[in-house]
Formats: sequence, structure tokens, C-alpha cells
Amino acid sequence: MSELFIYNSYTRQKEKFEPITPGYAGLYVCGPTVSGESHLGHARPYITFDIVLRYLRHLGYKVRYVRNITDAGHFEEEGREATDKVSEKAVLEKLEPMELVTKYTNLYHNAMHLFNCVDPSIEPTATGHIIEQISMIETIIEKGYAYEKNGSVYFDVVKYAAEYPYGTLSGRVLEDQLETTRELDGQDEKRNKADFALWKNAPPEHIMRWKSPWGYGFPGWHIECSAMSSKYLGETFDIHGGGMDLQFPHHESEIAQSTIAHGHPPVHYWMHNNMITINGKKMGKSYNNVIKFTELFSGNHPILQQAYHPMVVRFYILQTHYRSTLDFSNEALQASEKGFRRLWEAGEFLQKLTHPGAETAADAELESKVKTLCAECPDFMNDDFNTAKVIANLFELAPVIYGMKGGQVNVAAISASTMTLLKTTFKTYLEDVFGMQPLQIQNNNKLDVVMHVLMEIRKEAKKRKDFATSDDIRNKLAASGVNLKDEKDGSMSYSVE
RNA sequence: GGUCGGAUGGCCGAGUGGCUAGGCUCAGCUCUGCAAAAGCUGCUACAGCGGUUCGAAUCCGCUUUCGACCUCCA
Repeated sequence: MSELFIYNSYTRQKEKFEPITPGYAGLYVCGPTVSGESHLGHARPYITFDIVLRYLRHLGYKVRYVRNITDAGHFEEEGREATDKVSEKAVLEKLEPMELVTKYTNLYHNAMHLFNCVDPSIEPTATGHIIEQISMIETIIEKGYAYEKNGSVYFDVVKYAAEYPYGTLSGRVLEDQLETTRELDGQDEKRNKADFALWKNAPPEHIMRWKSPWGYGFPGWHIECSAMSSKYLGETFDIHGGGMDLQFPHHESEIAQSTIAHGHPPVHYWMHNNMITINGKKMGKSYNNVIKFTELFSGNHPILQQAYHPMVVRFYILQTHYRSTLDFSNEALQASEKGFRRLWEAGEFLQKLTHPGAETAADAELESKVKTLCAECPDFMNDDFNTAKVIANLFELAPVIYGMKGGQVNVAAISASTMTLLKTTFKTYLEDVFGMQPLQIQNNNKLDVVMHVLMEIRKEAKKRKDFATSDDIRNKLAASGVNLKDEKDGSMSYSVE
């Protein structure tokens, strides 16, 4: 089997994945800021890196997956007084900050479970690691790369850039940063425009503030990820993931901080997922074009023609490579829904197939085709997690499976071992690696009993050629969203919309 | 303004210097009591203009155009 190659944003090329400790992998992903409800755009990184996690585990790695929760509103807003987003909103909604944080954290967790994302091994919160952050800032000051001013602490980017490579990750040149013509207030404390805050002074009216060597305040945005990732994954770890929009300044700042604090860069492989767009524009708070999870799942949003199941959203995201933009549209989601249904049902039927056991394939051409399509799946995943190509191959296998179901293809057309390979491939990729689940949970028993009674009556009617009755049953059920399907072998099945 | 990345058939989207990606839609056919589902067949695209090459959607240049980042942002 081929080896795993990962596109490293830092070097801008695919590199063979070589973990720091053989057999183990450390994965850190920037999690949500729980000052508001998550939206479709947020689903991309969580699902993308869920695949990375699942695939690494599939390959046999023991993975520690750390994904933080940013629950302290340590945001610095240029041009205004430093404010605290969480506390601001708390005032608006007349809630305690912690109440707000809890509310949105719960909503987020709920959505993650609906998406069937594997829980992180550790989910650290920013507020739970104030001490670690302060300690890291102290180290940076001691080493001479940060300075305190009026109770705030800033990282000296200019000094750093003189001695270390700065801007490599985001492809930025420091001089450009310094020459920005934009005039902003509140810059006086900084020695240079490019400097960023490690700690922000906060006046008493701020609800979220902590005591520090520099007075009361709150940590800068970037420091939490550096403090928490190094605590749980080590000063150097394997993979750091996040959205492309975090490349600068967030991840660039993480590299600078950690390099000074620990004496070396923190991450071997930087991975960035691309954005979800809507009408060609990035879906984001600032554009006011977001579709929240609850809206997506309920269909309760002006732009939505219907509700979309979390698994449909997941499939839709996986049908595109993670480094490409993905444009939202009802048509695209609906196409994904149909496609997923078809593929999932193929997989379900496949597992029920029994093979006579012959090792000789009756159809050498088909045998070879199936083998190849299955064998390519790991190669595609190893090529920077190309889920889109794996799905395409599964779709190519679907007609073979349905052909066996419909009688157009003989089960013995492929050998017993190839049948096993086919089954394993569907199970492995659809369920284990892609984490897909059926759209409808098993119907409750009572309904099932009722449906079987109805189907028996209909079968009897059909036997009598009493099609008026049989059609009547089917049509009336269909009107209520319960669809009956007659199978070739005379059996009947139903599905609830 | 600076940096970077895109422009693929009706829609969504892979992708490689030469061989049908795939999905959805649409049309026809087969099967089926009729449906539905499924199978088969068809619709064959790579923004424009130059260049490199035996050969480019894939490499280079220019043009047009869209976007991301440069400020919180997944």
C-alpha cells in the first residue's frame, strides 16, 4: 500500500507523513468560539479533520486529538477599546457569560454528534488554561520578545522577524504589514503595527478578567492555542489544522510565540481547509450570510428550500476535496442527498449478499474492474485525503451491486475474495473512515408492526390481482410520506420520508 | 493597494501532459400488473489570446473575471 502524503501549508507541497513518535500522532484543531451559534461554514473543518482523525486511526495510529473551546472573549478589536465579545453579548442577552458559554457549547456538541464527529481526546477551554497562558507569556518576555505597556503585553514581531523566518506560513512579507496605510486608533501601545497582543489589560467593567503579573486582563487570542497544544501534545507535535482564514494572523502568530517560548517551531504539518461559499462569497459572520446548524437541520431559513440531514451535509462536504472552496446551493445539497441515499442503500444491500464461494470469477473483466476500484481507495486517501475520489469509486461500484440485486449481474461474476474485498471497502470507507450513518434511524417497533400488516394485506391483494386495493394502499401511504417499494423477488419494503 | 488562489459540460464537482472522473438533472430503452427503484444507452466540458510540445483542460506568458487574506472570522 502507498504511504500517506499530506499537503503541508507551511511548505506548500505534499509531504510524506512521518510522525514524531512512530505509531502515534498528535492532532490539534482550532475549535469554536462559543459566543454564538455555529454555522455551516464551521462544519467544514470539524468534518475535514474528523476524516483525518478517522483515517489516521484506520491506518493504525494512536491519535491524540485536541480541539479547543474558546470560551473567553479575549478578542482585541482594533480601532476601539479592547472589548470582550462574550461579555458584550452577555450583557445584551442579560445572561451570565458562563451561561452563554454553556449554552453555545452544548449546541455545538449536539451538532458535532449529529454530524457523527468523533469526540476529541481532550477538549480544553481557554478559561481553564489562564495559568498556562500567563506562564508562556512570561517566558516570552524573559526571552526579550514581548513588552508590557499599560497592563497589556505585546509580541515584538519586528524583533522576531529579524532573527526568525516570519510570514512563511501565510506567505506574507513583514514590510508589507508595516506599510499598511490603514489608519487605526489604539495602536499607540504597540511598537509596531505588526505586533500582536499576548495579554490585554481589562478595566473593571469587563466581566471576564483575570489577575496577572501585569494587572487584571485577559489573554490574547493566539496564545491559548499555543499554550494548550504544547501542554497536551508537546512542544512539537504532528498536525495542526484549521480553516484557511486562520492562517494569518492566528497560525502565523502561534508559530512565532511557540518558537520563542520553546526554542523551535511547534508543528510539523499545517493543514488548512478551504471555505464554504454562498453565491461565491465566503460564508462568515462578517458577511452576514451564514446558515446556522439549527436552521440547516430544520430548513428554517429563507434561502433553504428544505431541511438537510446532518449526514447529507457531511456527504456534501466529503464530495469535494478539503482544499477547494465549496459553494452552497440547494441544488448541490439535494444532489448530495440523492447520491448518498443511493450509495448507502447499495452498501446495505451489499452486506446482505452471499457469494457461492467460488474463487474463479465468471467475468474476468468485472473482477478486475472491481478489484482496481477497491484498491484505489486507500491510494486516494493517502494522497492528501482525497475523499472525493474515493466516493467517485464507490459510485462506480454501485451499479455492480445493484446489478446483482436486479439480476443483471451474476454474484459469481466476481470471485469470493473480491466479494469480500468489495464488502470491506464499502464498510471501511463509508462507515469507518467517512463516518456516515443511515439517514433514518431504525423505525420504532410499533410502526414496523403496522407496516408489515399493511404490506401483507397488499401482497395478498396483489396475489388476487386486486390492483385497485394494492394501489390504494400504496397511494394513501405515499401521500403521507411513507413509500412502498416492490422488490423483484416479491418482497416489499417501506421507507419514511 | 499588497499577497495568494480559482475560472471545468444544465448544476455540483475530481483530475492528470496523450487514455469516459463521479454525482445530480435531462432524453431514450429494459425490467415491472402499474409505480418506484434498479440496469443499459445518449448529452463529451475544461474563461479568452498567444507560446512550449509529436501532443495541453493539464506547463509558460498575457488578458478578462471571481474569490480569500491583509481587521473578528472555520
